[in-house]
Amino acid sequence: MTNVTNIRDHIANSGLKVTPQRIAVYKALLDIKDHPTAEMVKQHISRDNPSVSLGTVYKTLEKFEEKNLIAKVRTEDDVMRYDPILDKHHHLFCQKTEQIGDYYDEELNQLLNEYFQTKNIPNFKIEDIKLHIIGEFIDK
Amino acid sequence: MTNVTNIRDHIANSGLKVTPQRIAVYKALLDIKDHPTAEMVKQHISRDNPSVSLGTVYKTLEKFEEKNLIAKVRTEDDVMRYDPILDKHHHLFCQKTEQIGDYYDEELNQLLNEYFQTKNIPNFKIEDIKLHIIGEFIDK
DNA sequence: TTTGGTGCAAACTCTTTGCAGGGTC
DNA sequence: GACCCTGCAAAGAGTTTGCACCAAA
Repeated sequence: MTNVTNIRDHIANSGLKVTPQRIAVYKALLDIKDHPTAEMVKQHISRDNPSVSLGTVYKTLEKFEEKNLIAKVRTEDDVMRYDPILDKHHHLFCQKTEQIGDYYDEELNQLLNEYFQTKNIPNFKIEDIKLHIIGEFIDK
Repeated sequence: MTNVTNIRDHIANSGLKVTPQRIAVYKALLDIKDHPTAEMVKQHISRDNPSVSLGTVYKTLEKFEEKNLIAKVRTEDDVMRYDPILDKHHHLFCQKTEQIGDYYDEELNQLLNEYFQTKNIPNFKIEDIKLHIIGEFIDK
């Protein structure tokens, strides 16, 4: 899915026009992996596309989210970060490096589902549960 | 703990000077309950203390967090919200009203602890786990 | 009296918007 | 050719900062 043809299709299928900027932004999200900020996307892109403006990056990310190609990730500090992965997953937040990792765990999801099927929260209808797992990455 | 004498002590014990503004801010957090924004705190306060500036509210909240009297809560949109409750708890996010509720569940905490004692995440040391429970409040 | 807090306004950061020109389908 | 997208710069929201004055300990 990292190859350009697939990205083109991916964007086109969502009903958006395919432009070099959009391909570059999407590719950057996949390349960087660490849930980049808009600024990081612009930096990454600017090697090959120096003229892409930050405004366009924002607009593009906005459009992508609107079309469900990507998701926003809110962090403890004040910048929005973006995630090209839409499968249900949780996030690992490193307190030291600001790095954000993905955490997939179907067993855990199921455990939580079961838990909240019996124990239910008064006056609240659950749509989704996201774990914020806070700690730090260790070089093993 | 909502009475002023206790608030005075609470602030004083943290090493901060006790001022009318600080008492008002702390009281506002307890009164409003719904994890208010700085702006909401100012609104709430301004009934009795019309001259308190928004800047001071921010500085006060900042100091409080620094001294661990309150915690910041980050939401899906772009404003910081503040929480005077420091006991371990999770948050209920209402998609419709932006309301944020508290969710205490010691059984759940224990379940998660046990789960992550056996299943461990490669290269990551867990410090804390916060659930973001997303959905909506229902008038029963 | 000393130290730290307040109020105000200006500055800052991140993000959004308006608009004229240009590219995609 | 119609429509949508881009780049730029200006505006906007939320938050922080600098500084002179003032209040708490």
